[in-house]
Amino acid sequence: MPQAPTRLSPADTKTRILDAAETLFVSGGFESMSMRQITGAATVNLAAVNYHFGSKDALIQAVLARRLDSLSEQRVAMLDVFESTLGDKLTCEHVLVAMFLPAVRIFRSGDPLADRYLHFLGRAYTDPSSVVRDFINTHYTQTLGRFFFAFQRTLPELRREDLGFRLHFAMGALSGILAGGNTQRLIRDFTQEQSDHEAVILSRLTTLMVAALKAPLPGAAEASLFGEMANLPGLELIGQASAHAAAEPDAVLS
Amino acid sequence: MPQAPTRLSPADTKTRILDAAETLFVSGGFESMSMRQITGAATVNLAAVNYHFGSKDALIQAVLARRLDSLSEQRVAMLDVFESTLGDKLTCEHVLVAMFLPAVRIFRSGDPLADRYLHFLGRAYTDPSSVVRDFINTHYTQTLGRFFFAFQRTLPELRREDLGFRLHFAMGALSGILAGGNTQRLIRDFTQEQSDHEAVILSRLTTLMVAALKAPLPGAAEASLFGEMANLPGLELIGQASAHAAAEPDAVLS
DNA sequence: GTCTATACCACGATAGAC
DNA sequence: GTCTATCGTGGTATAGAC
Repeated sequence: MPQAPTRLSPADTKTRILDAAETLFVSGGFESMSMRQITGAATVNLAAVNYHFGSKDALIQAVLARRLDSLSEQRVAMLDVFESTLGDKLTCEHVLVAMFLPAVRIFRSGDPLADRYLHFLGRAYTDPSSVVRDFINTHYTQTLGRFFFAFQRTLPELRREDLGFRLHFAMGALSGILAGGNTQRLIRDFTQEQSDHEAVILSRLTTLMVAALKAPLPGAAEASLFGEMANLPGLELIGQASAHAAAEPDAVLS
Repeated sequence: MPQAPTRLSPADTKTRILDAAETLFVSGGFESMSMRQITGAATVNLAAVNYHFGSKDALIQAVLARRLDSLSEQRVAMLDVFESTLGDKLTCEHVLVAMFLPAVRIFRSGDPLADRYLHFLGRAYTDPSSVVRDFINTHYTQTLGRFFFAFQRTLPELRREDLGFRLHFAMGALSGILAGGNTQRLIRDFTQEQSDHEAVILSRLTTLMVAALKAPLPGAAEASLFGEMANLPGLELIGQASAHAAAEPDAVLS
């Protein structure tokens, strides 16, 4: 708790840096945001980042922790409430809601930055930088474990490996959707749909996710259907027809 | 068609650069791969990239086009075969197979680089760099449009906007899963499952995706269920309990 | 046409003055 | 706590060798 700030409401240098870094991280990812952009937007000196955080890597970790730590806590707390209140009546819908609702709730608070917050989550879970990935992996193993066992309880008919895959699916789908300014705009062009509030999106998302998690395991019928499709006459030529690029030997890869 | 190469089998300087850039792109994303890394791995001069491609941006676009153009062609070609062969008997499973099979097929060719290829697709669809995103968006609008209308045909009960969202979901889920070295390792730790061949992963993926796409629209029952969960006693305190970070005003964001 | 050497400005990081 | 100067490395541009 610092006291006697140099000016009236400069909102704390550290916080200003965090905010500016978060904005730039959302729009371009970790590697493309520069210290000079950050410190410029925050109207602080270039060296301030290194003084307050130590390095650009440490800064992004602080940015991630500020949002994700509390989110992680809320997710686990919500799961705790569901489990202790409902006992054996816990369903996989509840577990999914515990995963998604803490993010959706930001909207109900009326925060105008809510859209950006979800976008931030998507970026955090998909950024290719090893700094970001390692942080996510090391800091949220516990949370993921809690949800894994909760899903296992509500979906006992799934084998461990199928459950693992479907949880991976759920996380990947969520990340991909949140991260995707990619397809979002494109799809809107086809549907001529005006931009949904993302809270609506997340509630629709839960429906799809439940359907996927509860899907029957692919039996013999589905497997053979898949095989039949793959062997439909006419398909075998497709690979060769445009193989000019795909068939390259790719020799030099170390 | 170049002739009389300077040396016997230097595999073409241009191709060597493309291969090296692709490898580095898969492991770290666009922004973190440096020209000096690329040219070093390809054993060419630093300036060769600028000579053959013009810039780092143009290089990554060439890398993307080399793989994605033929993939896009194969996807559309496969959809054409399904539509002309099956007519009205076309199902949404077929459309999904047309989307995924061209990627899965790489495995059947026995290419040892198949795993890396799928990883590459994931990176391409999730990389935060605006260069990569813009390329994906501008070059594959047509393909996406073809699949949109095919889905619309096989799922006539869905409204345009629901279909748009679900297609967005399908793309996002696929991207997130392919890109995710994130959760993949973590999940494996819980399941103690050995690394699956990614072809198996994609066949399992189709099952989940079909379930999600065919999911019944959230009716009044589901909506109220969702509402009930959100208002369970005990939940309303969760946001406040750890609001120290989440409730910040976030004033400086431009 | 193809490749090389080298010079250029922006980047992250750090030491030291204030 | 804050700022300036500086170092090594990033992408880029170009002049000249083959």
